[in-house]
Amino acid sequence: MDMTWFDEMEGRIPTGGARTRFAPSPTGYMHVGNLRTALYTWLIARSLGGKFILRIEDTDQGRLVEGAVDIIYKTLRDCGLTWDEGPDVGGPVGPYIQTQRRDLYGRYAHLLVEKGAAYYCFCEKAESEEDSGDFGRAADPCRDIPYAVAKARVDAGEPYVIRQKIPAGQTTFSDAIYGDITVDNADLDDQVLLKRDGLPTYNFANVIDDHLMGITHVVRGSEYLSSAPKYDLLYRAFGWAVPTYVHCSPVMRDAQNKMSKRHGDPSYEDLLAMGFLSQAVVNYVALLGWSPRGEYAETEFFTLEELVGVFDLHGISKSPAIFDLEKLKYFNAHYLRALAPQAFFDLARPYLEAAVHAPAIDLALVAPLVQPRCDTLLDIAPQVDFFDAVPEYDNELYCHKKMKTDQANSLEALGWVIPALEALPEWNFDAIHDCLIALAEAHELKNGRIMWPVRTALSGKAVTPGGAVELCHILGREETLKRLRAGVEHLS
RNA sequence: GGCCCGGUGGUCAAGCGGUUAAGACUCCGCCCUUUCACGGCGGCAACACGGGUUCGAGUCCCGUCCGGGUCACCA
Repeated sequence: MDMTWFDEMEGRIPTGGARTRFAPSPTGYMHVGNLRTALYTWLIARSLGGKFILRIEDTDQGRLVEGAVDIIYKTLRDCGLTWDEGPDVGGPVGPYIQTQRRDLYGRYAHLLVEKGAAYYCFCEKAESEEDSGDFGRAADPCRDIPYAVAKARVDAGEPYVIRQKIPAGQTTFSDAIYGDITVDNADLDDQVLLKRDGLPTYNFANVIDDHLMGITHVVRGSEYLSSAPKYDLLYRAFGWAVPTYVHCSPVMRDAQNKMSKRHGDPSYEDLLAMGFLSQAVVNYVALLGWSPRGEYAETEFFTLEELVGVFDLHGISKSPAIFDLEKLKYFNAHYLRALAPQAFFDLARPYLEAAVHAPAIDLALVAPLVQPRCDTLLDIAPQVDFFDAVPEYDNELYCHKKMKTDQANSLEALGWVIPALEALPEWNFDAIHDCLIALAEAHELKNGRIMWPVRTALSGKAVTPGGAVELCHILGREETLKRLRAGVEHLS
């Protein structure tokens, strides 16, 4: 075999700093678990001053989904997970799409056969589940076909797959999270490396690509923990340096099931549609399975940049974590509140416009009222529905024990308020506020005795964003007086 | 079933042989207050179980139980 290609490939491998890769399969949406893996992978690279590479693993042609790669780009960009090399930006070790690297895998697979660490297998592809055609545990008869004989059959055009030849003995590999793990090689099977169609299996393509791309930290889900020893054997058979493995436990929907689209669990895109902010999702997800050590052990709010500074892969947890929407809401509420008023207004505007149609309402005045009262952007609409029209309500609403209000004294209070507000020279927050407070003082009453009936008549709701003064101000004098009079009517 | 991994409040989690076993979410109470929310204060609530090792064990060892992963020409 002409080996100049090998030297050429090996010669291109980057050396130096840390290099990590996120290698999703383009299936159409981003799982929360995937996003977390991407985040940790990115964080390892950035915290070490290294490179983050994006590679698309599309060897399963049957599962390709149109537009899926764009969703990956968008999600990563949204979250701030910038990549240094990838299909769109290129890089020194491309191409970054597996199907475009097809012949590479074949060459390495054949090389492995020559090295005696793999063999050609001519067994029929099994049709049924039971007869998988997979002998495993070194029982495949093809394993012992002399190389020259097998090679002749291959050259003659006979269909084949290439299988890894697991040696006898034990294999110990090391994982940054789980430590050293030793397995008996008898428990490992001669997995297929190159499929009948010439494409590599995931396990093989991964090893080849990670090596050729100079990946130093292989970050992936813990479901690959059991195939890690086979990876190790592959690296060793090629004589390559073994990367640092970082296996991450899964994100669960409950104690026994992973989060999954199939169970109706939200993907990243779904969370955005549910009114969550990507910074909140990133912050929450970062802490779902990882925690900072030392002086930051009690800190929970981190920007991406701050995470880069404190991230340490040793803080990654071994056990699975259950995704808790309530806690995500807490983070989201925090980020929503932390927004500058204008920034919040920009975000909230579409939701406000969809809920409030009365042209006289200044949404810029409504926004700051709902800002501290939202867990998600979807919480806006139900709070502001009364601006368009007062809903049906019961006079019981006027009765509030703590405010010491009942229907009779509410009617009385509204009777005082209406002329006072009619006479107000200026219609602004302070003027309205002082006017109503003065009214309470004049009658030697608690503020609530005046405020509660007013707010009730204006909104018809027990709970509103903002109190009586805010509502008067936003509704405007005309609408305020109209609703107040309607309240009097309602109570009479 | 074999092999591998895991197991601290309902949830996320500190803890690395000696702590009154942190903190956060949720829930409850109180304060603030023109409702609610925000904010502040306080409270409920945990080392799966059994054996060792040790002066001393959530922390180390063994077993049990429970949970997960994996055993594809999917990734």
